[in-house]
Amino acid sequence: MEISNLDAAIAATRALGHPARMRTAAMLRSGELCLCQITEVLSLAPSTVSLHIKELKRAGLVNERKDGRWVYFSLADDEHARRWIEPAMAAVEGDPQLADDLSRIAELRRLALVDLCSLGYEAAKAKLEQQG
Amino acid sequence: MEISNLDAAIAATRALGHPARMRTAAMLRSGELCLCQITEVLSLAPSTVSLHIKELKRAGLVNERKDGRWVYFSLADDEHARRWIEPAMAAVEGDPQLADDLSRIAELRRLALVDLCSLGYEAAKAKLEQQG
DNA sequence: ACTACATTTCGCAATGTTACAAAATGGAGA
DNA sequence: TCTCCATTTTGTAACATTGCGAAATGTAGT
Repeated sequence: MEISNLDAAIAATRALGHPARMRTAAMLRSGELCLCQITEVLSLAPSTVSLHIKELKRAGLVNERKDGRWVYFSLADDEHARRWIEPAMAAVEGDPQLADDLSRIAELRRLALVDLCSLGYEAAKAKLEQQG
Repeated sequence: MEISNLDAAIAATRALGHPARMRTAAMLRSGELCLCQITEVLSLAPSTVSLHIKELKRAGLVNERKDGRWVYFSLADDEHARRWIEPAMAAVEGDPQLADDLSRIAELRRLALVDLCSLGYEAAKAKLEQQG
């Protein structure tokens, strides 16, 4: 089953053509993330975010790395992926929504995944501050 | 009513994320075209093609130039449009479907618009050959 | 084996997209 | 003014996407 250049290009543009997925791609530029981190920033149900990421993977823009219970997603780095991700990221450079997302991600990275995923952001943050 | 970088990027990627619209953009690289020429190549209803082009215009990727009864469409050439069209065209370089479209467009350009639009390709071609 | 839990898949409702035909729009020429 | 006709808009049906909650999957630790 061959995938033509046209089909691959359509898949990539469609994948980026949704705010949740464009924002996800932008977040992943800062490094790999697991589902619950992305879910927290997007404020969507985990099942919904999982489907969005599936679409990004299907388009060849995102890779996954499984580590026990967690799955870490990262931007693909081959020619096809770079061809689409670079102009997209250049185009959204400086967008306030994405800047917010990135600073949110920076906060989230300071929290233990096991707390963030199961307790949610507020509780995980409280726990971190309590423990020093 | 401001349009953010994110919204503009989503509009552009969504616009290119459909075969009819990606093919239209590729055809327009060879120069401006009117609706009936694009319709002939895509084999879709004129009303459908009109909507696809409207989407490309809305995304800022295509301009129009009215000349009497006809409307000529062309690729936009500003920073926003080039940012999306160039990688897209590089990505689909060499795709057989698009190569077919381009050679079809080259044929169509030899026909009088008034014949192609009202009579269709076969009849317009017959008329051209008859007249020399 | 059992429990806990991050992620995925499934079922379903709401919404958006895509296609066509038919009617409306508007410019060109009689 | 009247007709012709390229294009656009409208109405509508089929289909795809997006979202959620609930159930399923699979791994870690007890």
